[in-house]
Amino acid sequence: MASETEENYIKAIFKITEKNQGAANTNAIAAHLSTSAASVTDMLKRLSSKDYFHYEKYKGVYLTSKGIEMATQLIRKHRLWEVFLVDKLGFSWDQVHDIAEQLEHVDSDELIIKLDAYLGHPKYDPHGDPIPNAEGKFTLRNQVTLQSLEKNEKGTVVGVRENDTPFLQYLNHFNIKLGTKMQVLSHIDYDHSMKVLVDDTVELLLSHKACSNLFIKKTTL
Amino acid sequence: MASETEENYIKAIFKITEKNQGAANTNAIAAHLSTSAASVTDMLKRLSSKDYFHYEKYKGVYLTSKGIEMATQLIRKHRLWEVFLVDKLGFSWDQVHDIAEQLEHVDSDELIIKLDAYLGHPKYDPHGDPIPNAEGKFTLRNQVTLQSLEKNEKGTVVGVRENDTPFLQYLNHFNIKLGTKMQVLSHIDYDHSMKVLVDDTVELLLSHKACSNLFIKKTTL
DNA sequence: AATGATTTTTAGAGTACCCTAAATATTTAT
DNA sequence: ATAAATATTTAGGGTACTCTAAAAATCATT
Ligand SMILES: [Mn+2]
Ligand SMILES: [Mn+2]
Ligand SMILES: [Mn+2]
Ligand SMILES: [Mn+2]
Repeated sequence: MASETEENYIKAIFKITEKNQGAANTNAIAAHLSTSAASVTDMLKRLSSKDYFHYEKYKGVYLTSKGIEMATQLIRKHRLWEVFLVDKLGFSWDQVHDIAEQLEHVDSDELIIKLDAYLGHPKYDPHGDPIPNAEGKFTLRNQVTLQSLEKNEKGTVVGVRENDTPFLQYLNHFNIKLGTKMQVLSHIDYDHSMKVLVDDTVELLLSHKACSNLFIKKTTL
Repeated sequence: MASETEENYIKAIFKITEKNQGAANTNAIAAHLSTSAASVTDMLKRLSSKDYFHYEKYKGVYLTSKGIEMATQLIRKHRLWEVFLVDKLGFSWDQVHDIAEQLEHVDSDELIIKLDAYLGHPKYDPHGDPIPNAEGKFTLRNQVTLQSLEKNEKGTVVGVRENDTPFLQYLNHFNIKLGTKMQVLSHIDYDHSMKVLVDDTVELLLSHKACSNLFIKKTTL
């Protein structure tokens, strides 16, 4: 069985390669895990016998299918636990990540099977991220950033790009959550901020940063 | 924060001193944690600066109030998770211990507060063991072993002394669980086994070993 | 009180993971 | 193409936890 540390390395490599399209390099892994580059090199060398990834000196690392399988199952567990924490225990979406980081390492196949059933086989987590099924398949969705919508276009919030606490709390403050309706009133050229109509009632001015991090499913009329 | 290993040591010391009335000795701790006596001595020496327990060479170890507090909270977490696994996820009582051993180390006060509320503030776990409340108080109960009942006395199963899988599965096999009604039909002198009437319907012959490990709340007529 | 059995500690060493500082390889800018 | 900047690896070492074998202390028996 893989140690918690090993699991965190594999997951980090998966997330970095997913975002970067290409091998995960040492510094990126170090940053992701808040550790030193030297520790990463050390770990990659020790782990490379275990067939989770291909590692070539100075060229970074990418996962084998065994590594992808492991990362996917960890993400599945992480997101299922987040659903549990929000839907059943009543946490808000900005409070669950760190707890799920711990829960995802609990080792029991039966536990995840039963948890998944108990939650009703959810397809998305509280941040709108897809939950891979037991076979590792993600349910993808048509989504675009709020920023990319044209004037007068409408849609519904279905996810957030980054789920860091400050951003989620910023959204809480404006009462924006998954399912919130959005209509673009105007783009402000000066700073790329946007005027939007929220839930058909409230007019808001949202920054470029916020609009680029909000995922919307367009309403097609 | 205490490491998972440290937590397991403190919990082991608590359980041993609770059972033995007196200091926990090295071999007992080693047996409880499936490790070597040498490792235990080493660990006790390293940990003794942290004020969880008093350690005197060759004389064993006993917890300080800080150590007792920590052990109690771990037991609280363990037992609450067991209730969750049985009541919500549908595990049977012989399947939950190992999973709860992992879950008890997840670190979040808010999580336990919310889990406890979600479960309805249970007082007992699936094995009939009392769950300490947030202040560490156990709800004790009048209970005796089935073995100690006299002929014709009646009662209800409220707990098991040891909750090892084989014993629990043995009880499953006879359909004996918490709440099962028991009436003593006779004590067999030869091997101290007992004839009992289960749930007013089934007659069973139970071994001395089983009867000494079943806790009963007597029905007072 | 002495002897033997048992328990505990010490000695010495190994693995997993982490660090800083220095060396080296790679990339970028001139 | 060379120099400078950046990324990565190596060198050397540290902590937490583990082990076996041997030494020492305690306990039990006579
Ligand atoms: Mn998360
Ligand atoms: Mn999430
Ligand atoms: Mn248990
Ligand atoms: Mn229990």
